[in-house]
Amino acid sequence: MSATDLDVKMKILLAAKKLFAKQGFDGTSVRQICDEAGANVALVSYHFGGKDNVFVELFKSFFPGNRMEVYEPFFHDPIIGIKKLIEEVTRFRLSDPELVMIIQQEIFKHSARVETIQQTIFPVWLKVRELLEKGRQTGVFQFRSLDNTMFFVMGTLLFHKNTDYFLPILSDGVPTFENMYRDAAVFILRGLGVPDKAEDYL
Amino acid sequence: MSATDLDVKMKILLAAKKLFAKQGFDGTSVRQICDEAGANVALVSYHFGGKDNVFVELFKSFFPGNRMEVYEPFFHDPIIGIKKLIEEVTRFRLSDPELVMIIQQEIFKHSARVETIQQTIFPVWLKVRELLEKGRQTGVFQFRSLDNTMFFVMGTLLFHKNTDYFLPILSDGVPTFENMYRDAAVFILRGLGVPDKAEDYL
DNA sequence: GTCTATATGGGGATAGAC
DNA sequence: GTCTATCCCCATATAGAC
Repeated sequence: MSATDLDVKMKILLAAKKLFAKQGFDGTSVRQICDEAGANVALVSYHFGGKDNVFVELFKSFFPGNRMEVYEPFFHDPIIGIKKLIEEVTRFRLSDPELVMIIQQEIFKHSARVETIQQTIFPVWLKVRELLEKGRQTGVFQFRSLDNTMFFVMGTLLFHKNTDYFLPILSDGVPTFENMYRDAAVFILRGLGVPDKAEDYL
Repeated sequence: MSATDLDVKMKILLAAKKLFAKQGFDGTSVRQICDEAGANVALVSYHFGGKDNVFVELFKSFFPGNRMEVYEPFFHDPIIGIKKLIEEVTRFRLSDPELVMIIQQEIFKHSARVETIQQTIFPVWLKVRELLEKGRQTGVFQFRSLDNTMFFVMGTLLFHKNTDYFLPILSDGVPTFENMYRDAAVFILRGLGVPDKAEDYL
């Protein structure tokens, strides 16, 4: 793999990420991707073996959550653990909003292609679930349904869009990581019933 | 418009809703829709004038939030108002999960087609925003960023999927409306800093 | 209103020259 | 590795018979 090879592959990946985020996988053609990347149409097949594999490669290259072991030390305490996940998901969301858009668009679809990326993301959800359950058992979290609460937490973390489209509705400027993390942590920990002054835990 | 005309149009709409929810708009072909509906391929053009219009008609026919005036009496008090919105969005989500799936998949895309449906949904978001701001001013809600908090609330309400796909992760049975509404209201009101015993407000 | 047959375009992928 | 030209398929939409 030469240097220029890496460059072209990366250009295609970045173009695909941008367009998939805006238009969805099915709404984006290989020709569009290559136009955006300044590459020839044939190179998607040559370098990736097809459009589907570009999608898969996107997650292999840009999705960070694969090395969850790193965070294991944080996961012994439910509050510390949940905060760590909030921090990392928020960091990811702000560092690569396009990939988050793609996830939001594709995560709920039914297709063989999408299944593979769901497997990539489920570990994070399962960890949230595990920490919620542990917190409930030790009495620091208060909630009725584990299933619903897991969706509440993931929805709070993922359901965002701070761009041109929502400007007519929004009023803040571009959010900083610190503010986003703090806001999400406060909202979620409060929502989980962590007794008041959730801010103290930050 | 005869009775059988209504039937076929409705069959096509229902088939489109089902397939768009599973595969997305671009991932669904007119042929698939008509197969599912048991109708001839040409009838989409005949009755709707094209696939795009089927999408638009979907929201005209099935999206309930158009008559928001009905709920105005609830909107004078921020807590009552937010609870009403939680109730109605939850009711909508459970009564028509397919349309919610479609919204989740399309709301963040950029396209002329999608813009029209976003306009359909924004009024609800704006009402959430309005109530949050009023609640903050009167001191019943505690939060830093109005923008972020609006996304937290909408994310909590919309980000769900209780079907086959998530079964490996889920454990509860099919949720009842009462439970879903109660869980969401508790989580959100707590998250907004409504001082403890959020349950009392239900 | 419904169907068949077809027009027209765009999709992804590839053979083969460079 | 990259490009052009082309293949084949499937998409939407419609003309015209019934």
